[in-house]
Amino acid sequence: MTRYNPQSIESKWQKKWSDENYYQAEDLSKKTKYVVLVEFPYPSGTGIHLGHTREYTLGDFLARYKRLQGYNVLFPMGFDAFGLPTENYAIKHQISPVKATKDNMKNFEKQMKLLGFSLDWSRMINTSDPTYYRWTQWLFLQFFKHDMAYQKEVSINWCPFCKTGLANEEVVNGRHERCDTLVEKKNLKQWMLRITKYADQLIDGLKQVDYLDKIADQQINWIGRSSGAKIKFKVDQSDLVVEVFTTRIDTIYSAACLILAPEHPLVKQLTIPQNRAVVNEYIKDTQSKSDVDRQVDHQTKTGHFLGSYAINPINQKLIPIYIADFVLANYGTGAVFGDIHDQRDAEFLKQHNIKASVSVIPKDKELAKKVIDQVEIFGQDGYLINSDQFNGLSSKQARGVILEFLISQDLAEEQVNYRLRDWVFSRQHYWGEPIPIIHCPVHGPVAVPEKDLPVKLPDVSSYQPTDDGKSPLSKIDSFVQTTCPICHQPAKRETDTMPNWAGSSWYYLRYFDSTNDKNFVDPVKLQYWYPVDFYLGGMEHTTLHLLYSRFWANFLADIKLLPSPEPYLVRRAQGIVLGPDGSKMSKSKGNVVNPLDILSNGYGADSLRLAVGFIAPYDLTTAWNSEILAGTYRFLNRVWNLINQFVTSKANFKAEDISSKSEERLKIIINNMVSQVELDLNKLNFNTAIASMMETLNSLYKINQEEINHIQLENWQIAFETYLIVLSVFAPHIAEELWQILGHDSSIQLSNWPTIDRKLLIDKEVTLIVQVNGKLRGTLVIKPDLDQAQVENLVKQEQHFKPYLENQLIKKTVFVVNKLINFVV
RNA sequence: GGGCGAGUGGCGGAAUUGGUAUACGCGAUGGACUUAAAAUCCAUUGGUCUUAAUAACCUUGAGGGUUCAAGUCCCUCCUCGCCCACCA
Repeated sequence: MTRYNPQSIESKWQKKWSDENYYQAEDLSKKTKYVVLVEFPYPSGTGIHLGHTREYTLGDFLARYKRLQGYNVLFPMGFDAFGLPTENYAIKHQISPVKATKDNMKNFEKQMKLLGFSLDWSRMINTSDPTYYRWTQWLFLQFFKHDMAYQKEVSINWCPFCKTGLANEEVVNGRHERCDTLVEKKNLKQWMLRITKYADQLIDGLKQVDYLDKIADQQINWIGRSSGAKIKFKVDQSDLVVEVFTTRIDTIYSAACLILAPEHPLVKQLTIPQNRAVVNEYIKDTQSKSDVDRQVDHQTKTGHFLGSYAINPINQKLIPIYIADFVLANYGTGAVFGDIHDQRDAEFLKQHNIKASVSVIPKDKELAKKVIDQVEIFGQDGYLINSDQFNGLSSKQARGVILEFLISQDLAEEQVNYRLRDWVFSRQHYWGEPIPIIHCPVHGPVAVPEKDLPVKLPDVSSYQPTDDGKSPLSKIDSFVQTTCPICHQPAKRETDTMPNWAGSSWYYLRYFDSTNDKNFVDPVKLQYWYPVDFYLGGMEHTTLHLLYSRFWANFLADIKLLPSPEPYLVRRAQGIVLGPDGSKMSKSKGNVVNPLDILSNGYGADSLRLAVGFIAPYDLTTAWNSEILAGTYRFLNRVWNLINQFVTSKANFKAEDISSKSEERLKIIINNMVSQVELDLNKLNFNTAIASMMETLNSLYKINQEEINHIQLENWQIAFETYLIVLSVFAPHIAEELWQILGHDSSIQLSNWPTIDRKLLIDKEVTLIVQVNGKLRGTLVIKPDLDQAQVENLVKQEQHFKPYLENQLIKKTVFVVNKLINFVV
């Protein structure tokens, strides 16, 4: 008998799968389609890591399972090649990003094949290829033509290390999420996409899809819809009006001042001459601070009195107007009323000695007293006091009534605000899609005509970013100088490029028709494949890529380029694989585990695949543990030995004493396994699916040892075949090899998922739990579906239970069919 | 500060959603095979408890409650993780 040698088996089958295009999905097939999407990687120089391995392995389990079930499965792969990581890698290694991308892509493809992923490589895409980004540019122009892309001078987040502007979503704790550099503010004219126009649809659309709750919640929170009111505060002795957004109009009687953001456009006019110097100083001060500096000290609320007063529209009281940097210019109206019922406002009032009164108190009397005495800040809903005719109303009631009252006098309107901002779509970098716009002195920004797409990235020797906020493309005259498509007069090309999120916002569509040069995707193929049935990715993309690509799909559906607005029917997120020490893998910590090292250590891809599936539930963040790998290897070895032993002893094998009981037992074991694995796979419980395969193997060993002579050869054969088909989802190489060893010429992958015999699932006998006073006193093996009286009789006859029940008064008996009987004595 | 989630053996983790807690794997211990080791196979493995049972009691972060029955439901508290955060 040969030893289990994963290396030779795996390379043999990988070559065959690749040569014979096993995983090429068929366009417009009569079979039902099923699209399994996993996030495509940046083709970084370091190659595939354990995180990719987990994500793609889980996707592969599903793809193989669905294929066996008879679906026409599309499981595609490509490369998200534009963006800073590739550019930084190319700069560091002094090669062109084009070459770096090409080399790295090859390496990735090779590595993914080594792991046995059933990917359709015929549809491979590369977002940095002109034949691809031509359509990214074309899609951008659709945004432009529908007034969804516009230019605006904005104070943007600027990464001084990467020398580029960033979207809000890319700034984490005031730092660039990629390089961890402190982000600065910079005023630049930028291209923006109107994602805010889709804020409501992006929230509402979540109802039509099946996303993990925490993913949907996170998107909803990120969009941050809050309903409230916009209130007009007239300025005393002036025609000016300051508008204020609030969700707590019920606290308006507590308004003790108005507070404007330093950037608020009315600040100048509201500042009286004698305060001008200090106020200007303060504004200058805040502008020089980064967001992080501004947030360093949440306790100290700096600010200045401007000198003017506003009139509270509800009671005509005069209240002073301040500026303070804790008020955000780009949320709501950039102004708030300061009141005692908001933690931050209350701190500001206290620190600037502004007198305030309480207008909402809790029901609890003791707590109410504390609130009135201003010992405690009360920020929740309660009941109104000091509020004229509104006294006694609940906060909720008051919000309706007060708003209506102010609306009737044209002093307020209903308003919904969003935390979401428009998407800053310009980057000042070389390695991205050029924005296909020409600036004409007469016609302004003009779309590049479709026939001139793609606007190709010029070949250059230096693509280092610049400090001045201009793209390196601006230095290349031959690129910049062009003519206006309308008037043919000299004009200049846009030199900003798109963010790395552009290509990935629609990449899944290109898989449906990856080589089309007439259209971004053929409508007929689109109709067949769209939308994606299952999408697996990282939690970290929830408010970036996932939100962006939903936005694109929503827009494209609106202009009839897509059949429906939601691109992904199901979204799940896999957990992160940490280093063996339980912290994030990083080179500096030296705790990086490389999947290819595992392969070359002799374990093989099948063991590794099982290990990443078995180690924990798929969505749990977990530390890598190489002992799991030893276990899954041992398991495969046991499968190998059992089946090989069967095959080699086949010739001399004689079932001497065939017993239908044994044969049925074998059938039941296999049947139960199929049923269990199927249930688990449908719920993505890969770890327990693998566990039940292991459990079944243990049973097979046992029955092989004890009852081998009672079972016919064919029935062993059938049992092993069924076992291998299920195993092929997880460990395809060894399954193929053993399938062949069992005597098959064709691939195991052309098999069908085993059908479950429902009759066999019904137990011939059940183990009943016998409790006395809720305590387990033993079990009883009985025929199924016996009623309470029959079971009671059986229990009373049993010697074992006598001591518990004799001389006891049974007060009550609880009975659950086929499950349990409980005597309360 | 807000939102979401978690806490089960020496370890990774199971538990059909209220019905035998600790499946499966790792590790450990003992045995078989071997000159020996590795590999493999067999057995044991939550605690009181060193041996035995169809024995008893205890055990799912802590405390209380509901129930015939709680890892699972409710209340209070503790700890940890993730996401967001001066968003009015």
